[in-house]
Amino acid sequence: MSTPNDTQRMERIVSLCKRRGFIFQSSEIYGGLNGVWDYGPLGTELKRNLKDYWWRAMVRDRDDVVGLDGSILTHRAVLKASGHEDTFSDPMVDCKTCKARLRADQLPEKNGAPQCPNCGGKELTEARPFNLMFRTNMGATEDENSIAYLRPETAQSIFVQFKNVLDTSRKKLPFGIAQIGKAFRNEINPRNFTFRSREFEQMELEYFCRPEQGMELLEYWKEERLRFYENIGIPRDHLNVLTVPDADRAFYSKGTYDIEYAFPFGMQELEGVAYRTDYDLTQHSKGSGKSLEYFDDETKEHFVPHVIEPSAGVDRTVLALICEAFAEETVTDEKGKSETRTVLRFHPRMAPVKVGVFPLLKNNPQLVAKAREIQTLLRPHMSVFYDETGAIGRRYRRQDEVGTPFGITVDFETFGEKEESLRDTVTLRERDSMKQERVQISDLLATLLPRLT
RNA sequence: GCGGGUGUAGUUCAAUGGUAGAACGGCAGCUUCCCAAGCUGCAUACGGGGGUUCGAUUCCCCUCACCCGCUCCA
Repeated sequence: MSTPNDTQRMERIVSLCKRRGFIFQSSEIYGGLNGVWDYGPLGTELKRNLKDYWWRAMVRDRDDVVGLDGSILTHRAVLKASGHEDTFSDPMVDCKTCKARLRADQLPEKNGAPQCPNCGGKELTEARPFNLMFRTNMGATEDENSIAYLRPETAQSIFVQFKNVLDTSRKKLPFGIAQIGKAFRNEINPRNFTFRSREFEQMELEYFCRPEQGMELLEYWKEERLRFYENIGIPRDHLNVLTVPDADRAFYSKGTYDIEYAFPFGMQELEGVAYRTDYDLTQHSKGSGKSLEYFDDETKEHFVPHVIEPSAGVDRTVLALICEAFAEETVTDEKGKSETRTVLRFHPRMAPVKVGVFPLLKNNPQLVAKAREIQTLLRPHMSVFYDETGAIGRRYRRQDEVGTPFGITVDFETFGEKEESLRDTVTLRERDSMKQERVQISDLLATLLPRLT
């Protein structure tokens, strides 16, 4: 549950996101579009850093995982076979008495009239189909035969392309196929900023294995994924691993963990790690009439592989990164004046900008030229932001608010004006401690790079 | 989808049935300026539509969006 303080904290985070260009409401100048969001310049960098790191950790650094980038437009038969079309086409009614939303096809009847199982009320709204999938039509005609869907999850194209990947990648079990991409669900009630959106991005791995390896690999991936979150700056004690009880689990799943994060609006799921058995491949095998079996050369067995699915929400994790990083602290200066410093304490690996470069004064050509030189030096290796506007303290604070871990300032010492020993050095200022050190320009790269990973 | 709340510069707020002020932020300039300093100047807002009215940001209706609670969540 949210307390008023949590609500206020969330409000401040939302307004910071807008003020500094992380996240905007979609189509804002037209009044907004419900449950849809756009990422601004810094949000885009943050999101990209997250996806890049996931891809590196899950695909490039491993021998046993390959990538896929499937289409968003999806063949109707795929979602028929997966069960999505039927599950999401239920006609729903609302009880006018107790406001419950109910499946129209499962209402108990009394004297031939349907009634609400909760309160016995007989005043029900008209049944409306409630399909959480976005449907569209392909080609010139709009009829039953032209129906296609925007995918409700990225996973299905991995299952559908399983055989092609197997045939072309020369992988043996156990191995995985990973994908990052957009998915769409027409949520009844988008809520909590970007947390539940109608258009969102997923990072999914389908890790295929022999049936007897399933439970062990489920545990392995749960731990692996927890480690990932720690590596991007979300500490273990802000996460909760929910063991999804049998009753809440899909019938085909032999075990599911939800990895949850303590958002200001409550403990909410970032990722599900599910052991889905052979359900998906079997369904598509039945649906398509094509065998999706694996042949094990050593044991000479044919079988449908089982699958472990760690499925993470990109936007949810971005939001968790922002919530985790957000801090308002009271700073007192030498004169005893206190003020609030807003700072995003991003893990340097995730920070949208790694270093700010500042000339102490912008009206001194020498300072400006040297600062530009340093920007050019660092730019091939990290995202650098150059700023010469306003007092130096203001520029530091601006970067604090967007989570830039380091600031570099060129001052008159850099030219050895007061002390010859300081020639060709600059101030390196660290975001969290606000501590400053004097660093040789030639040592900057070697000093910074290890501190960014 | 139901119930409640909120919509005024980028942000946080103010005022008003006679078309809006501030603070902070932004931009430009001055200042040898290391933690949102100071001074000068500039720009920027009544979510959208309709109605009542001589006149609506203000009153009414509709709508859109966001927030809270319920509901939903493969």
